[in-house]
Amino acid sequence: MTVPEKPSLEGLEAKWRALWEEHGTFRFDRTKTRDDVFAIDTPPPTVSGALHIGHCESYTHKDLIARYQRMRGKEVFYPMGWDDNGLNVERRVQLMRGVLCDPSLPYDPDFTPSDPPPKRPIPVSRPNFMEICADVVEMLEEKYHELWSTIGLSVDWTQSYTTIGPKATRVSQYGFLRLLERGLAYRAEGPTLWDVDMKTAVAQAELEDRVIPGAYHRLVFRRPDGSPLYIDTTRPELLAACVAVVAHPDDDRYKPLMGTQVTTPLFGVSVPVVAHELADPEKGTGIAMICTFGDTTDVIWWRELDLPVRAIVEKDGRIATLPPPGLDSPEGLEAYGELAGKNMKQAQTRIVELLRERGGMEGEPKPIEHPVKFWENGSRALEIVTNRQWFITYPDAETLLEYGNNIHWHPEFMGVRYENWVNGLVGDWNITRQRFFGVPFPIWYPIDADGNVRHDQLLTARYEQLPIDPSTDVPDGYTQDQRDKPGGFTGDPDVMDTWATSSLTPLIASGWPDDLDLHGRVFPMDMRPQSHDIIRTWLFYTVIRSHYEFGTLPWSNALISGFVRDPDRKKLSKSAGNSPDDPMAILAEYGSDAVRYWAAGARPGMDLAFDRNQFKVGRRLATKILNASRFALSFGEAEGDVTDPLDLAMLRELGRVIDEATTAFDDYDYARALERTETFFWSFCDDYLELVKARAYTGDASAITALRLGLSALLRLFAPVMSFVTEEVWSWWQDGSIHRSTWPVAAELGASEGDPSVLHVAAEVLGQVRKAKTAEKKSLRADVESALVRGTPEQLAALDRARGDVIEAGRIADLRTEPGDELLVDVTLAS
RNA sequence: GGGCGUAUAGCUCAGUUGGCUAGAGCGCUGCCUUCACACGGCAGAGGUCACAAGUUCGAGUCUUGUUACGCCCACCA
Repeated sequence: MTVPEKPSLEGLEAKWRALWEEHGTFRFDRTKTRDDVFAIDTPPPTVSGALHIGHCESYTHKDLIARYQRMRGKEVFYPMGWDDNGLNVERRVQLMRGVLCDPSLPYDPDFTPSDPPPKRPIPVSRPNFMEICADVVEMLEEKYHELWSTIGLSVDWTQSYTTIGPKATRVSQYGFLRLLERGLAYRAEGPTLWDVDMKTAVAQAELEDRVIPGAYHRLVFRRPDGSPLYIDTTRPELLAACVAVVAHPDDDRYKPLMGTQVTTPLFGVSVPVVAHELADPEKGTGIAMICTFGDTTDVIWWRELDLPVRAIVEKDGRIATLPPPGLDSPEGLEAYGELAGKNMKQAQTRIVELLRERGGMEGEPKPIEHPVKFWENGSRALEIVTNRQWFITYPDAETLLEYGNNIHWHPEFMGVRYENWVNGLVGDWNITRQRFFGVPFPIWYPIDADGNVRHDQLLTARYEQLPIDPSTDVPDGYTQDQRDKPGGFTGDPDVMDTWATSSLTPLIASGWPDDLDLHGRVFPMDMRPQSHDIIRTWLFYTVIRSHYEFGTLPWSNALISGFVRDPDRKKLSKSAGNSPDDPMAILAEYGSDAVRYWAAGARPGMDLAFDRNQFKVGRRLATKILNASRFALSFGEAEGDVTDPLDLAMLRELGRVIDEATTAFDDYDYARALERTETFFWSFCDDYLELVKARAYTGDASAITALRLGLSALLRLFAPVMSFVTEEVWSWWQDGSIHRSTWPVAAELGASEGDPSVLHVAAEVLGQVRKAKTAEKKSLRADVESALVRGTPEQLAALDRARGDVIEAGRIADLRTEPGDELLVDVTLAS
């Protein structure tokens, strides 16, 4: 334990990460009980690409709280997860390895992806695809781990979990079966939002609107009397799927038509005219065609008006080969034949030609811009197809809103997002994905003697069997050779939505249901940190799952981070082409503490600008901590209490800072805690150290003890943010890790009687003396012949108590005072 | 269309129940070197607190409206 001659920031990250790991500094002590634990439901980052500086920011926020709570005496349960299942990984693997999954292919044990990947992806079997995914994921996770330890996340790495591994699969399947048992999960056929490129269903939470160009086409329907009825549509290609036309019940123009039948152009199909509130008299001609299904409004009309289905869109996004029921005229069939098999774009082009030729369209298409639903990661507008899907029932809105009210949101206004979402819910939660790299449903179906799959008869796995894969495992009472045979069975082909698994992170991490001992020590958890864009998914779904399993909130606090933005206020992202350097390069250049410092400047929920300047400032602070500490410790130790008024003043002031920082941290306001600490620290260096050093050089016990008391508290105040440099300094003169030391309290400084004005006045006088020297272009070490201080009696009294230190620090030969209204110093420099 | 948030020096941001002669850091300008730190120290210049009304003895701070930007939600014919 020695203070180095030339302290340096170089290499601190590598040194301390290794030592923390070696000493198990952040290892969770599972003998602790719930009351002594602070449990964090860490967001498992999606393992599908490269981490950027925005991740560093938000994960640092979580770590600030973790380190603070640990120093407050809590045993912090801080696991790390990897979200490595789902579509994002599949797409990533497709790009990186040039393969795509074709479940119809047999497993090829000798297949290895070519490097570099081929331009056109090679189809591989599902087991091959899974292997490659697992491989890529492992590689990416190692890179993530490297970054997280470099930035100093105080995670207990022995508690890591994934969302695709056997443990997560078991918990997901177990949770699913428990819901199924209680009727809270169910299977239903119905209209499903469908991405035609990825060929999978998507949930409401994954939608986004994009405004794209379209055009109104004015179609000519025929009224019963043969006169034209004009209907505007942006999707003429769905005309064959038209099951009715709809107008507002109060719309006088169309009231006479209600209940009658009109005829579609081109196909000559007779459809009813119906009334519904959602029909907007202002839009188009005020009457709309209802197709199964063009958009979500169609779904509402279809459901509420009890209309038939005339589906024509296939899952590959093409017009079905066979015409829908009800389309049977020879001309209609002929026209339909022109469209069958075409994609939407081709079909639209063709049908417009046909309509034109046959007088089914009035005028030219009128270009417009309109919002259309996309899957958030998709490139083509969603279609709606009918399909069999698994759903989880939502609890009623009142229950959900009450949970939302009971979460402590940081910042508070983020709770509104949750409310908005709950109030806008439609239908139930579709958890089915027609994909491969995910958690399979633990379900098989019997096949009857005629070869029909009996979807109405579930064969469920037993809890003890989990995890299972129905495509390789066999249900009780059957043998492998009965798979996909009449009289045999078949596995459910789909996998769960990734959210169906990640909504269980507090349970996966806590060991449920196999390690109920651990679970009881950490659940419900204390903090869910995450960004605001996934309140409607991750946060919301986690609340639901916890409600169904335990009837409680999964955690009490939600810490919401903002985004990192580039200087133009754009969201930082690789795809936008404005992503700055690789975070590892930034960490190497400025040091981890500097990046942590920058991150800590963003209050919860606020966006943060990517600003190299702040990295520099953080780096400077780290250096200053190093040097000031070295200086403060250079006077050695001394026997004796703090008695000097200036020292007491400094400690008293520091005590106030401790109180403020503690209050702020308790409220998750790490930014304020840092700001107060930092402000005090600079004045500690610039004023107090300057004032006290002469006395300290003489071995004055009060000065030396105060310096060490102050430094100890300051280092601990900085420790959550400046984790590496404070640990380094701590190791010079203290035992154990600073991160396992006790958060400071004002009382430990023993300066409750101190008078801060002594320090303030002394600093102000010293400041004015410096100013005079600067004005004269003299060195700050220049001698002062005389200084005359004017001030109020209180100020002069305060100055008197620090007189010796002021004289030494200012090199003042003759310090005199006289009464005045405000503090003013006349300085005469020695010639 | 509904909602939330933000708007303070060139830049990044503080400003907690209304008292501010509006602050910090960076940047800029000038000065001081190496006795903790030049990855340093001291100082200086720099602001109609987005705009407009209102409440008040007093408004950056409260109310209302407007504008700009960001985000969330929305039934998109």
